[in-house]
Amino acid sequence: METREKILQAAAEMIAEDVAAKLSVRAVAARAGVSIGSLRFHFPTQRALQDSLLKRIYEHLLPGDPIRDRTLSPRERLLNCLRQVLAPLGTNEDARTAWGTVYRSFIEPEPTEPVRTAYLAHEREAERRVEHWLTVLAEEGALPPGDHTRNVRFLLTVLNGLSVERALPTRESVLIAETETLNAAVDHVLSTGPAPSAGPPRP
Amino acid sequence: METREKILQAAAEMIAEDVAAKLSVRAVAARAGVSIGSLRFHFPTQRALQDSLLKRIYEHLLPGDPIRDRTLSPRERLLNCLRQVLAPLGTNEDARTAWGTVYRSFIEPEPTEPVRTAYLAHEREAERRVEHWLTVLAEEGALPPGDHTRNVRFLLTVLNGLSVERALPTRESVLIAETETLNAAVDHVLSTGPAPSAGPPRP
DNA sequence: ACCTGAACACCGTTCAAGT
DNA sequence: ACCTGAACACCGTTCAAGT
Repeated sequence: METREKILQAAAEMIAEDVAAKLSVRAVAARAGVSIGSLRFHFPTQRALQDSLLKRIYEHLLPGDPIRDRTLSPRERLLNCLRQVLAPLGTNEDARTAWGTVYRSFIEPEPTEPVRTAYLAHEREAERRVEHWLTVLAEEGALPPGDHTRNVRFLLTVLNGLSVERALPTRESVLIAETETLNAAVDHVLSTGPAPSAGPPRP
Repeated sequence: METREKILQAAAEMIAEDVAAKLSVRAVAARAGVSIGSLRFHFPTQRALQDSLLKRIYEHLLPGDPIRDRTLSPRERLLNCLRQVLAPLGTNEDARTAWGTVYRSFIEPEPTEPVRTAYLAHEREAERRVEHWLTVLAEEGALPPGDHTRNVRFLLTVLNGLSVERALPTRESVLIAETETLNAAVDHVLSTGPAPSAGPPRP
């Protein structure tokens, strides 16, 4: 097996065994049976290794990319992409168990370093996905080019809010409220460009 | 000045100078002119130091009941109101236990009728609060009068997203990301109608 | 081109010892 | 009670040297 593959394989195993596994250079290199330097040759930074791994995992469990479907308007496409994030959550029953996993993995335990980095890896991958959508739409001129991080964070927060609301007890029509909120979020993103980030408030 | 105070002051300065400053034990201790051990005595972990700092910053920028304070622009007032919802959640530790309660009360158990009505009571109270703010602002002409339920739902979803993100493991810059997202949400709500009031430019 | 591992400059935390 | 700083066990990255 190729060295690069051995490394990714070893890292994947470690994550499979424990979501919060540390994935340090030395640990992964040892498990893969390669040297530190060799790992660095294939993955110039630890970040690069983690990104490659996460990308592979996510590619595996959700293909298809409605963002480039030119038969739909940009706002419809972005809407569909956001829906595609919420869809696998299912409705109440499934959403409840899904949030159970999230709660026990990342909220209940103390946010120790391994827990934290495990969660941040997921978060980064989610950001990467949303960023991809916005970049594609920006290429088409549907929204101004530049730094989208502000809008990415905004959309992810809305998605977090909607997904937790799926798990909470609902009134009759979640679907309508959800659609309206998604519409509002998409409207906002498509009607505003990237903006310079605000400076920190001073204590 | 007290040692604890010197440390917080030094950390605050470093963040003010550079949002992405590292805040390592040695860097903060050196800047504060205290020893590593002393810093550790007052802040048992680096995490504890960062949380104390964040808490202080939030306390500083939270005034009293803000919706009718005519000295501020409508958008600043709405922003402050939303912050006032998030503030009592506290950072990670408190937010985690708070979400623990929510999870065990309303997500983990089957959504039987008593569970459901108990949750909906909370939800209705939250809606009532947000609706009040929007009504006051509508009276001033800052946004069109009429039915605000769409905007209320939108804002509550954003608040849900932000509050769950407080309970999840965080990056360093929660405060900035949160502020930007709140800004985006408020922008959206206030731009859904005419009557743009001339307030000071936003940061 | 690929691989090695020692070395470097960091990190957060611990702890015996001081006042 | 508060403070000190050396020591410990890590970390990611670099790099001269090998094949």
